Amino acid sequence: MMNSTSTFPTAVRELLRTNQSVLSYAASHVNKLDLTLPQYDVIITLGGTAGMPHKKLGEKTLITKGTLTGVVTRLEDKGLVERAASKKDGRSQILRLTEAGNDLFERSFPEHLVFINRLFENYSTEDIATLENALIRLQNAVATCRGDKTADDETDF
Amino acid sequence: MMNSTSTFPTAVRELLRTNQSVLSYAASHVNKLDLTLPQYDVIITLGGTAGMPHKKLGEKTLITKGTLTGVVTRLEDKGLVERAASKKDGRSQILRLTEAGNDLFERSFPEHLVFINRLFENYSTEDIATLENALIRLQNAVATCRGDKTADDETDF
DNA sequence: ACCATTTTGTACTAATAAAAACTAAATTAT
DNA sequence: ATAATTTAGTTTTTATTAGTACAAAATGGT
Repeated sequence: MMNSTSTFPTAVRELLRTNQSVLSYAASHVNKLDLTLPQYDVIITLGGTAGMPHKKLGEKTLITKGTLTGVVTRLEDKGLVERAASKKDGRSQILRLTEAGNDLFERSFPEHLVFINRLFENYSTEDIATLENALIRLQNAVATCRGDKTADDETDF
Repeated sequence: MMNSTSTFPTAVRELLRTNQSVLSYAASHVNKLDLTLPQYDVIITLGGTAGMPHKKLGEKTLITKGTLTGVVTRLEDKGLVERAASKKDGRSQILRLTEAGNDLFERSFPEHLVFINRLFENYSTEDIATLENALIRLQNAVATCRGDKTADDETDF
């Protein structure tokens, strides 16, 4: 029988709720670095790489290109990221960490990983697999319902 | 062994990705009504009720009070929601659907439910339980790591 | 009744977010 | 080569988001 107070199906509501919980947990740590979550996401995505263009960074961080411009500009203002014109493509800018950005990354990232992984302290390998599989299955269901071609689109990650 | 390209743990990244997928799927339907997702969330939460104050609406929709003021104002401008002073509490405003809001709700909601539930077409009851349990477990993990008192805070839903 | 505290909703700020319009550069077709 | 199309990034607009500060009303203790 349908729960009369549920608007969206329960599973969807729980998805939103879980997402909010986890993000706010992660943000509580990142905000101590005077960064927002999307900003830190950019830092750790660029960390350990030789840099990459906006497009690729957007794909990895799930940030739309329009939003990404602003996030990167703010990080540039903070002296953590720099833009360099691509030699291969005149339209493209290669983004990479400055020295200060790299320092921040190396100093904070291990601790950040520990902080996040604390969530999964009581998870067995199987438990994590169960969670990931449940999530991926729902993503596939969305793709199917949207009529996307297939799930195996190979964006070069 | 750790996947060197993963910044956040995979499970967290998949959570974000799934959340975005599902929200954008739901939005694709709602936007046809010239409403945003949070706006429609308010509509269907008020639908079928005699109205409720901001506080309760915020708890149900997971929208923070500051944001909710703006969302409700925009719905008021569209003539779908109205505010009425509470008789019990001088600080409180009771929010409820106007006649136009109720028409919209009754006309669109059944179809919306079908649209969302299409995601779970191939799910057994157990599959859904697995998904919900995995999500709730992660929420509890967040609560534990944040040092919240217990998980059984009884907000009267 | 009085005072301190809490609660409800609004106002304001900075940062996202998605979508559309736009510029410049690259690619393709002819 | 030239025109048409596509692609990368920026800009603009509207809305959401979290957080803080605030005013008015309610609550609790004395």
